[in-house]
Amino acid sequence: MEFNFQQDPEQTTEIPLPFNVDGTKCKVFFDLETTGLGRNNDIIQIAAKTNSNSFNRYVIPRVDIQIEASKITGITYSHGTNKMYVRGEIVEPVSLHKALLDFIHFLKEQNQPIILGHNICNFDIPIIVSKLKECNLFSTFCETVKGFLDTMKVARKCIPKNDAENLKQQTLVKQFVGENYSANNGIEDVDSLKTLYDRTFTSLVKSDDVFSVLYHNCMESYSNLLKNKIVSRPVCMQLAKDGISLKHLKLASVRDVNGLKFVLQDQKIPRKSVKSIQEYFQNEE
DNA sequence: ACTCCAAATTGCTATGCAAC
DNA sequence: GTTGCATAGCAATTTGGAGT
Repeated sequence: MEFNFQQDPEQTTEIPLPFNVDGTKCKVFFDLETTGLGRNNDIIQIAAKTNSNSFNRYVIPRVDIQIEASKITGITYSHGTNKMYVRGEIVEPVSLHKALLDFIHFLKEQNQPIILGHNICNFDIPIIVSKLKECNLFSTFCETVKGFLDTMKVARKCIPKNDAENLKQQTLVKQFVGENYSANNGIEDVDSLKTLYDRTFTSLVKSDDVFSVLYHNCMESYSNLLKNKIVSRPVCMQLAKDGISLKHLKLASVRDVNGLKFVLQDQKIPRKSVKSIQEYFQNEE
């Protein structure tokens, strides 16, 4: 029904309300382990943690785990024997579909949570979104989750240049929590990230740091504008962050200039950009 | 190994001012 | 009014670093 637009924001006929994260209290820290660094690699582990609960699923990959990834995650899998090991210990992996369903179920137990992770904006989120779409679970996921927050973006914004050696999760944990942890087991990763967040990030985070799960869909909708340099990347990001796609702007523009007012009022895009976007729509016809 | 973002650097244009 | 230079501002490009 109506919620189909979540699968493809270009299908919507409604201009979304300004993105609003009020009332979101629960946080789910999460981390993916994958077969490699590419965006098309398979998921081999989903780990997550809230204040009171933990989640962990190992996932059967369809492609081989790259050596570099195995070294880091300690996970190996043989298609021949169908067996998965984590540092020598045998584990029971499930199918991608089941792992995603279970994860959504875990998320549903929270009240419209935001999901948090380190560098997830450009790694974990694009990967899990593409897998969710593949399994036709993306719209359900969108209904379940309020948005996501990338702790690396917060760290870059809030931590002065010389206060941290670098922005790796492991370094930040060592520096601000004082713990050395064996990075790269999914569970330990979410554990240490939660500790880091609770100790030092809580007070730094603003609701402005939360992104819509439709962020990448929206950015994709702006690809033409970006390619033709009609509008700047930061402006697109600002809009996409709140789940506003090109289609939404077009609908607004078609109705009248006031349709874009809510965007302007919130100062999400400068007037100069609004003008160039409107000209773009006119030239399209 | 792959991909992406953002900071840093380089390159270019335009503007302002001084001298003629 | 014209020329030349210097600097500010913007655009394009390169580099570095983060995730498995």
